[in-house]
Amino acid sequence: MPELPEVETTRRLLARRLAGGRVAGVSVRCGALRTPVDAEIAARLPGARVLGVGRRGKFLVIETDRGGVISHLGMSGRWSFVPDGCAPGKHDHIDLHLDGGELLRYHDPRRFGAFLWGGESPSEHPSLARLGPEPWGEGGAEEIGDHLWSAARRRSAPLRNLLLDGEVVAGVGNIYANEAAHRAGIRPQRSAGKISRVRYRALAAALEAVLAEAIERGGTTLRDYADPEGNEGGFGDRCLVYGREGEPCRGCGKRVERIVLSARSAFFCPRCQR
DNA sequence: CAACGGACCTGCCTGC
DNA sequence: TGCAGGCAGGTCCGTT
Repeated sequence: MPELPEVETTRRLLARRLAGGRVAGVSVRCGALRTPVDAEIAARLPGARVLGVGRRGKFLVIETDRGGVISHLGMSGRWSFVPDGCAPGKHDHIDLHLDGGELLRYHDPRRFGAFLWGGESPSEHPSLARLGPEPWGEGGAEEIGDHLWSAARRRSAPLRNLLLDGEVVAGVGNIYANEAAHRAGIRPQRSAGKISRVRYRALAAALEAVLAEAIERGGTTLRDYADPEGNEGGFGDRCLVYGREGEPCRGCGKRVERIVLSARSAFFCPRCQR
């Protein structure tokens, strides 16, 4: 489900409502996420004051005066603010009891998410330490474009796969990888190592633009994503290729095609993308 | 190294 | 109506 824009939308709401408050308690009803919920969390988090909420790629980092907690939403994870006493439903695995008497509840049907203790320096946690740069840097699209181009040397895998590799660039998932390739006029199946530096710069600019627009609209809801206040993302109808197999390209009218790369769908317009 | 398939889970949609 | 099969926003591991 959630890629960078959905995670960033979640981060902003969590930051707004958690910062400065305390976590009074933690209830873990089902700790069997993709990696088991860290026991350290229930031991250390109660009583902690929240300093802020950060994000690295698709990972959220709740920073407290006792250390950081890392949350990943996997494919179907979601945090929601609910009133205290609200009965947990199916797949409501974790509750954080907030000092204002509210609950922050984690729901995740597929249980591909993660909830990990990040300690004093969460950025050194194994799940964050090896992540590539965020898709935009201080040097702008040119710098990220050059970085992608360097990372692509001697790589024959499809461009779409390069973009999904979190060690190359953090936070890009299947929707936005496909959308960025479309905007840049590059086919997702093109061998990453055979694309010019100039085209990588255009791709990086497209990536930055599509992510910024998606964040502005609160992300994309394909089926079940919602932010912590229950709002769905509004970017879905801005997608130009993702999920649009057989529908006309909004640029040229040619039918959008779907292919499978490494067992995951990729979408492109055969006329606009080469 | 890089690339690929499979594993981890549940739910929803389609077609028979 | 039921059931099988395919598909889904993401990582991580083992094998070639």
